[in-house]
Formats: sequence, C-alpha cells, structure tokens
Amino acid sequence: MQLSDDSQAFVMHCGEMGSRWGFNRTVGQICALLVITEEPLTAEQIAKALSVSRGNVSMGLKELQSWRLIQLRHKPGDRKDYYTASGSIWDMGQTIFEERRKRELDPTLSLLRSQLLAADGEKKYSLQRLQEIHDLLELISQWSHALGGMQPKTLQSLMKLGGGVSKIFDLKGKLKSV
Amino acid sequence: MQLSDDSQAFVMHCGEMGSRWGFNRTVGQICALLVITEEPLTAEQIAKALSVSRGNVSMGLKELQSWRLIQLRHKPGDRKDYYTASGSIWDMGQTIFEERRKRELDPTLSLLRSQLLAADGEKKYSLQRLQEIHDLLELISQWSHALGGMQPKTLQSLMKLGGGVSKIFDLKGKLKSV
DNA sequence: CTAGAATTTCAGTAAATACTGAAACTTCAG
DNA sequence: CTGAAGTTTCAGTATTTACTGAAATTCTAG
Repeated sequence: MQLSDDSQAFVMHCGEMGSRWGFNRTVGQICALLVITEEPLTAEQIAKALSVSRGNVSMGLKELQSWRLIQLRHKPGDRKDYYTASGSIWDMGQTIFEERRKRELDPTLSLLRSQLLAADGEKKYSLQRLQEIHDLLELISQWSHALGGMQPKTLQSLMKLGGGVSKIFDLKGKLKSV
Repeated sequence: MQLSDDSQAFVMHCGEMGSRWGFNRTVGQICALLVITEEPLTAEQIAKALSVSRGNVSMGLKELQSWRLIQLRHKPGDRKDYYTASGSIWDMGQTIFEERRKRELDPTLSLLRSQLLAADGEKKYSLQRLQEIHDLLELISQWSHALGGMQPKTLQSLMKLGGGVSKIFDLKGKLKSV
C-alpha cells in the first residue's frame, strides 16, 4: 500500500470533505482509498495506509457498509476480510443520493406530515409555510426515488443533458398529447 | 415570541437536523424560526425564543446571511436590525442547493481537474476512477446550475413530474429532430 | 462630538465527536 | 477441544466544534 503523491492528496482531500458529506474524516479516507484501489484491501492494510488505528478502521468500515458503499470479499484459503468499493462510481453516487434522502429528508418529512394532519386551523402563516416545506421535500423525495430506480446508463444519458434540462421541459409543454 | 408546541417541536427538529444539513444546531433553529414567523425578528427576540446567548444568535445570523437564507430589514424610526427569511420556500430551497454545490462539489471538482490535467499515464486504474468521479460531479454540477437558474415556477412544474422524469427522457428519444 | 443603544467579536469553557488501544469476542485449522 | 489469527467493542482520551458572556466596536440621534 504505497500511495502516490496524487493518490495521497486525493484520499486526504476526501477526508477533509468527509464532514461536509455527512461522515467523518477516516470514513472519507477509507472510502476514497477503496475507490481508487483495484484490489480488495484488508482492514490491516487500510490502517497502515492511512496511519490510523485498527479499531478506527473497523468502525469506519462498518459505517461504510451501512451506507452500502463497500463490499466484503474473501479469497480462497484466506480467512481475512477484504473490502472493495461496491460497483461503479455511478452506482455509488446513486447510493449516496438515496441514503442522504433517507437521513436528511425523510425524518423532517415525517414530522411535517404528522403536524399537518393534526393542524387545528390556527396559526395560518406558519401552517402554510410548513405545508410549502412539506410539498417541496415531498417532490425532492419523489425525484430522488425516481432517479434511484433508474439504470445507471439511463441516468447517465439523462444527466448528460445537463443545462439542456430546461429545454426538454419546454418541449414537454408542446407535447402534452404524447 | 411565544411559540406553540408544534412550532417549538418543528424548530427543535430543525436544530437536531442542522448538522446533517451542514450547519449547527442554533443555525438550524434560527432558520426554522424565521421561516415560520411572518414578522421580522430582532436578534434579541430570537435569543429569547431559543434560550441561547445573544452572541450565539449574532454568529448564527451571520452564517445564515452567508448562505443567503435570511434578509436584514429595518423599521422606520427604529435602529434595531430585524431579520426575516429571504423569499419563498422555493427560493430558499434553490439557494441551499446552490450553496451546497459550492461547498460540497466544487472543491473536489477543482482538485480532480488539476490532478487529471497533470496525469502522467501511470496508475491506469486509479486515474480512470478519478476521471469517472470527475465526470459524475461535473454533470451533477451542471444540473445544479441549470436548476438554480430556473424560475421557481418552472422548477416547480418540472418537479411535479416527479416519478415521471424518466417518461420525459423517453420522449426526448422520439424528439431528436425538434 | 457625545452618549447610549445596538451589534459583533472573541477568549474561555462546555459539549459533542472522533480516535486509540487493549480486552473481549469469533472463527476455524489441527 | 485448543489456540492462533482475525475482528469488534468500548472505556478513556484527544480533538474539534459550539456556546457564553463580557469587552470592544459601530452607529446614530441629539
């Protein structure tokens, strides 16, 4: 596990960004390391490469598994656990998207739903605002579901439209009939 | 500033979710409070309502301004600063989306670009992966730009398609000519 | 200018979070 | 079984992040 300067820099960067992405430094580093490394790695190798404790790596791997971002592998005649990034970058992106929806959107959505249901007609302004927030989150959530269900290939093509999204939308107006 | 139980619960919830959304508890609470309150509030009132120190509120307001989520207001003949949520929920959602792009995507994108430019042809596997990550982030970034540039109205209609996104994409295939 | 009302800053402290390393646990070959 | 190789757990500690409150600063009416 001798990392090139660039790889080193990339892994460290992901560590620093870790917190913005919702996990901690070590988790970010482990994930980056597994993504840019072709061969599956043992916890031991990871700890060595990142200069962190074996226990810390164990916890990090557990968390990455809860995000469904890494996979356990075994080699015949070797009882060590090997880990590797799960699937393509696209798969991983999709997974992160979904997991973030679950963690960042769903809890709030569920609180809003219950408050709106129990609403007593008082407090017009705040209720209306809660409703708006609810509607927005609900829509984002639906989108997120839809995107998560797509094949990476389809998603990729859709994404390639990039700035053209709005153009498509314009088209749609002209095509209600289809 | 007497909050109803529900409002109280909502504000506290946003505080707890705060960290997942990239800021701290107090910032989450202040933002929630301003969103559900129609009248602009002073820092004093906010501190009272949330039972936190005046200084903490000042820092929180500063951060929310850096996110462009709140606006300063003044009342004639009153030199206190009043704060209010900036624009509709939709505007705010868009703003959060953009700011998160800047903070969560752009730094990585910029590192990747420089590493890919300086690439020396060695390390085939990791380079390819970096390229894939770059492409994915680039596309998300473009989308994010496109969405950020849309009128809330347009965006709203687009979002309402929800699960129908893929249908649009199917349409597009049939419409290359347009 | 000046004074007082308001806001911001920031050193010190509190709270939350992450990390280590050793002990407990698991697994399996012999 | 036994014990060695491997993994997980977790109490204690270190680090980071958030918060307080008092002092410094800004602002403006008079």
